[in-house]
Amino acid sequence: MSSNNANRKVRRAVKPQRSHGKARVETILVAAAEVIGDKGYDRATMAEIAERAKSPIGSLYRFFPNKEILANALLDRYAVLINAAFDAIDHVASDLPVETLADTLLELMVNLQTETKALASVLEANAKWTKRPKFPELFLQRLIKVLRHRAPELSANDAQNVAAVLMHNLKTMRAITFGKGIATGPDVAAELRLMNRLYLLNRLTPNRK
Amino acid sequence: MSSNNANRKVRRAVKPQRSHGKARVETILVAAAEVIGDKGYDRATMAEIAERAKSPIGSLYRFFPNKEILANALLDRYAVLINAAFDAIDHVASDLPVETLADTLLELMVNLQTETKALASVLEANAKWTKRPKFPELFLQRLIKVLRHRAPELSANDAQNVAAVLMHNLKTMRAITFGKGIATGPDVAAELRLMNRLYLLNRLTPNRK
Amino acid sequence: MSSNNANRKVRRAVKPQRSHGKARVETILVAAAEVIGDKGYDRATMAEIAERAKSPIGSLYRFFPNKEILANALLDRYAVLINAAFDAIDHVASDLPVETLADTLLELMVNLQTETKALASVLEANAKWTKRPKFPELFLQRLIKVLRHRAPELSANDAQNVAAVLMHNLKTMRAITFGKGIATGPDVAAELRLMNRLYLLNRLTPNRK
Amino acid sequence: MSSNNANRKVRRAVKPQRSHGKARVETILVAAAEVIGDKGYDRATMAEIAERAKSPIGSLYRFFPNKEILANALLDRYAVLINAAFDAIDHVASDLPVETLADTLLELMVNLQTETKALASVLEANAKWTKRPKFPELFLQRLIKVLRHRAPELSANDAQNVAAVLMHNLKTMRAITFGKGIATGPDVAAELRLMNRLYLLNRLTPNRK
DNA sequence: AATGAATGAGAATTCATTCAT
DNA sequence: TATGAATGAATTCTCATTCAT
Repeated sequence: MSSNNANRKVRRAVKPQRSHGKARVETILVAAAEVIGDKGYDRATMAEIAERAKSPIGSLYRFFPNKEILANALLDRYAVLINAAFDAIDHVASDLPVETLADTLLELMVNLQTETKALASVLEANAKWTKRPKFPELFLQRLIKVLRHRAPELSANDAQNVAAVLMHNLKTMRAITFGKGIATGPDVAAELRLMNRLYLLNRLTPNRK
Repeated sequence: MSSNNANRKVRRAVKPQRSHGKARVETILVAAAEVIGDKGYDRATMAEIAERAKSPIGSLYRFFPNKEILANALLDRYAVLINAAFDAIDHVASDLPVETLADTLLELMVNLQTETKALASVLEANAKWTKRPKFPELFLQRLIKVLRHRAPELSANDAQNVAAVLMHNLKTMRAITFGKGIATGPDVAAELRLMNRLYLLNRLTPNRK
Repeated sequence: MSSNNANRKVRRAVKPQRSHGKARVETILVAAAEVIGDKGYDRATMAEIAERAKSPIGSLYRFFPNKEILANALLDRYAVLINAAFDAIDHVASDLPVETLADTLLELMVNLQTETKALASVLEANAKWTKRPKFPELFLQRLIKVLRHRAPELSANDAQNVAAVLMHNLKTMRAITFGKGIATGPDVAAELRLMNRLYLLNRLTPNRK
Repeated sequence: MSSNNANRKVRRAVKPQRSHGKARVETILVAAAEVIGDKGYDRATMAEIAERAKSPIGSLYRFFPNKEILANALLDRYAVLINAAFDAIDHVASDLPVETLADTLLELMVNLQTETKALASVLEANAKWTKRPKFPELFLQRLIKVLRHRAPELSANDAQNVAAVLMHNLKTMRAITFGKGIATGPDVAAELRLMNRLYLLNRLTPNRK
């Protein structure tokens, strides 16, 4: 809302030395996720986040020098979870039937969402000003990796494009599962699952089509 | 001056009397679409919208008594275009092959976007406070209508769910076509088109499955 | 940012923690009394009050979250003084000749005015929107108490009505003493004192009438 | 609320030439009295006054070039009524018993109020910035005239001071009769009447005291 | 002359960020 | 070092007044 994005030293989230600090940072991130998830990035105030975290606002600023850095920390935290989830999938990807793989990938974001529920909204809010979209990049790379693992015959280009569509499907899945409005709910999720399966079957199965 | 939330007339966007005014309103709407599309609803300021429209702030408020009403006007304007687009499709829907219908629907939002460029982003911004999600509802209803027209054997429930997935595909198509980040571009759009075709073929063709 | 009238905490004047803050609040209150007393509630701007108090506008809002709360704080502050003044009178009321009591009461508001100069004007300004007229009520109750103390034979009803007239006399006394226009000045005050004495003598002395 | 009181040509309310215009002006004044009486001078908007008068805002400004002039016109209109009321009293003043005269004067403002109910609030609102307090002056002069008529032995000075107190009593009467808050109502009015009688009896009856 | 749309200075209020303690 | 009070730029919205039609 204010300004001063320019001529400011490059700053990052401070990594706390003491274990006490780590817990504090974790609490703040959880609080931030909740408040931002609830109100959206712009309407979430640093004061409310601090209050929800039962942390003095001064401490909050100690660890996260400004709101943007806090939001980015949220993303980083999310990235860790994503990597872990993909790591788990990587191990079994080649043994899974395509349909199962399709379903598994689709559920991935939902499962993450369950853990870090409100995080997602940060993404959209941030998308408007974040300079480096490293987060979607990571996501895409991990999807490409899974695809090439499962279907080595897929060209690099195809893998990239299929992964992109997949990524959008995951986003859609999240919206369908956690969204409040119209076009949500379990029945719609089932439809999406069907579409996703049809698509991956077509693209990952050599002799079809 | 102060509060007086009670006993205040219901406020709507004013329809300009003078012919000059109509152009002015149009200019404001375009400016609002651009600024909101660019910065998002919360970060878009009425002052910037006014400036972009080369309109004094007072005039802006004359036509749109507050920011929310302005955003709703944007939505209404978009709704008109959507209805027109669907009307055009309705006429030819039953004669089209499923694949063509699938592609046509998918392009719909892209075509709209071309005309009312940044409008779409208002939707998400608004989602946070809009009481009645009449806009997505409209979209969904029109999709259902097309589907039932083309595949009368589809149950009401199925039509609703398929339409929901379709709607998400349209959104995705918009993101892919106009998005700036990763996972965008013509190749990805082609993939999405493929998926969308596979899905509709499966759901709208009676004896397959 | 926008509305959110619901689910918002009840807002009150903040009590400053730091010792410096207490002086600041006092300064603001004095400045507010002066500016509001001078210009009236509506024409007094928060910016001018802040400036007069040599306080940044943000600080003003820190202590008094909005204009209405500031005005109420002014009233509360005044109420404390009034109570103290009446307490002092209560102790001697029964021993005073009626004429002296009459004069003493009449001077009360003038004395208060001397200390909290422009406070009074807030009352009228506030009359327009204050929900609970607790302040005049307090005044009236204290007057009733004095009257019944001094003349126990007065019925509750009579005491209430006499007190009401007395209260108006006090207001008049203030206007005469501090007013700028016509019908003010010491000679007029002397006349008012006479009238007030005549009236109380008539109402509080048992066997006259 | 805005400014520009300085360096502006001296302007007055335009006197309409046509009879149609006179009716229009009257309507506007009535509307202004109602709206200002209802909301207070500052919160009353020119637009609402125009609307209530069913007069285009442009017309309103034609007759009353700004808000202050409109308010002054309201006062002038009131003055005419006051003069008429005093004229009526002047004719009978010398024949009336003091008590009756006292009551008659006290009712005067109430009677006026009945006709131009909301006018009163303009006085206070205007008192803050009106340069020439000609209105209270008129009132006072007419009261002095009545007093000297009825009690020629009263010194000029005494007449002035008694009239001043009387004037305040009239104001009080108005507040008691039309006020909404505490210390109002018919019983309080009866008490005020008593006080007023006692006072005038004392001051206007030669051999008492 | 009459009208009411257009204007923009000014008012209240918020909140990210700083810094005295 | 930790805290939370203090700050002021930025934002939304109003309304007296003007002036094109």
